[in-house]
Amino acid sequence: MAADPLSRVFSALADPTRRDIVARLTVADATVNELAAPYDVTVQAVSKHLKVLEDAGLVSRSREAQRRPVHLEANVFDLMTRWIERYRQQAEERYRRLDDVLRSMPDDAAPRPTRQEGTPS
Amino acid sequence: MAADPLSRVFSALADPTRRDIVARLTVADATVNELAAPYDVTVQAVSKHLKVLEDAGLVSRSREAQRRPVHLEANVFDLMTRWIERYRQQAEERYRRLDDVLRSMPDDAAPRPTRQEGTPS
DNA sequence: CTCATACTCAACCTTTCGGTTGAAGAGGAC
DNA sequence: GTCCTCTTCAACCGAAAGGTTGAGTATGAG
Repeated sequence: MAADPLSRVFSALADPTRRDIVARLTVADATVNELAAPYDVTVQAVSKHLKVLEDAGLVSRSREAQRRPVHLEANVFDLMTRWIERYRQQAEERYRRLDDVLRSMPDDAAPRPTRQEGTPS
Repeated sequence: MAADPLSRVFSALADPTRRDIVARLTVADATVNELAAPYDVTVQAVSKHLKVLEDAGLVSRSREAQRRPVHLEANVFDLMTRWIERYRQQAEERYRRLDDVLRSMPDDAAPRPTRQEGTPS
């Protein structure tokens, strides 16, 4: 487990069961047994899933008698959101620029750009 | 490769090299060779990464002589953004509710809620 | 103390992942 | 045609993922 934080978050959410667990935790905290109930895998498997979510910082676990209530840490979503938004905006910006270029081009100019069309220094 | 779309997107982005490729593609389209240059892995490995990104719908490839320009499909980000935002908002909503409950509680009331504290019908 | 409950650890198995090398396909260049 | 370039396909390899069973730990209930 030496991956960077962003990789951990993304790969934690790459599993449908784990995403479902996250979804259910937005409603309320829950114990491992409660979380495991709906799935047809063993409790141990779910316990492993929770460890993955915990290592990614998406979830925290406290102690309460024998139970280990699992709690969603929604703030980690920010990391992803920031990453996604950054590139989405850049991509949109790029389309806008490309659009301008195309618009300001004489109709017969060869439209064969594939490399770099950024502001040329 | 039978995973659902969301899983494919998340696991495609769970790899740092692939995220870097996506980042570079926001600047401009690029060929496989160009994309492979900065990394110290073989071109074949990068070709595989591109296949993963393509299967996730994050990238498309056209044909242009022997070259296969790779193009970022930014709209797929929306799928993720929607998923994340949904749960983040629900989570925040939940904290707000919990806050209200705590605030409206007499100081000596036992603060031991772990299960369900939603509006009781 | 004994027993039951909630959970985790350890060992194992099978499949997937990320990488390699080597060969093959697809198109210009000559 | 022959060659050279860009890219993918195929077979293989080691490591990690996701699952299992079985034993061990922690805590409350009797």
